[in-house]
Amino acid sequence: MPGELDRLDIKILDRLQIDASESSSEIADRVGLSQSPCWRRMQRLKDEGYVRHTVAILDREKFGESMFIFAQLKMSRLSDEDRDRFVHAIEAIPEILEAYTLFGELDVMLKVLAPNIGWYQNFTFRTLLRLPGVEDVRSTATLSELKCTHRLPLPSLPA
Amino acid sequence: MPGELDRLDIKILDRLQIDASESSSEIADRVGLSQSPCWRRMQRLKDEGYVRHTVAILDREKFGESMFIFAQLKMSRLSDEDRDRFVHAIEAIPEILEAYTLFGELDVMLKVLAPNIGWYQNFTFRTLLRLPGVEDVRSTATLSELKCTHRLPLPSLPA
DNA sequence: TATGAAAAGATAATCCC
DNA sequence: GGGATTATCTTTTCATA
Repeated sequence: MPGELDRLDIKILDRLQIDASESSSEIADRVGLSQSPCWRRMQRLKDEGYVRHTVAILDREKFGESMFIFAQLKMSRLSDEDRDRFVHAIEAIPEILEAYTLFGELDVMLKVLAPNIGWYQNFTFRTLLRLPGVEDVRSTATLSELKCTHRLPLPSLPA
Repeated sequence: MPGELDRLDIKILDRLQIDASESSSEIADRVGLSQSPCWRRMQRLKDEGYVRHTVAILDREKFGESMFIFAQLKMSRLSDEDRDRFVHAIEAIPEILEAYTLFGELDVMLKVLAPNIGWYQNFTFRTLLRLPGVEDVRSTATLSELKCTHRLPLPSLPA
């Protein structure tokens, strides 16, 4: 609901998703406000949930080799209870960074961070295929990262 | 290279990727240090590039309906120059949040944030298929998000 | 070399206009 | 929303082990 946001709010949010370590006065300068109203807006935007959290993005290459692998899962029909078990299991596996339900033939897409292909092979057989309801796994391994941002395209409000 | 990191560094990095808005004294408490050595470690970890940046993660549901779509591209053989043009084009499109080169039959995986399917259909024909070298696009639309984190699994160092 | 205490500086948070 | 003030946190310095 961007109906409650004006252009200054949008600018502030965009600054925050580019660099959340800037001070409220720096952001105030950039968006054309003075420190206290800018700080009040930042506070309100956090309180109202526009900002989910503030995190450090680490350089994964610093921790040795690793690769993202996209895994598409074919699922059997699940009871609500099994579906919950499945979601909780995914939550508990730190190498699964993202999970989405899908349109179409396959049912779930996972983004997995694997140290190497050997690790992933074990992971497929010993973890993924043992999750509740998982019938089949189709995997796509990545070679290199061309782009990776967390900056959402924000609405550019009219006058 | 985690060889230069001890367990305290790892704990600090993990706290930062969970919540980078905590003060150095809060983090110091959590990892069992006093404020200034903890601050110095945080500083060093940033200087040495373990922290790429600090960002606010926004709640995309607050900005109206949107969906992630994974697009797999089949590319023609590209000259180095065309490859650069392709990468720069991707950089400049804000709705493309991530891009990876792939093993296997298809060549590139994109993660696209689309307001709706209609927008994505236009985007496919008017943008993706006109990028340098793109011959074919195979798309997988997501229905809902089961998990989304940016927390990397960090090595748990032995004694 | 690393730590902790403490001072100096910057920023966040509140008040009043 | 802006300006000024106070509270809090960051950053530097210094003494210590």
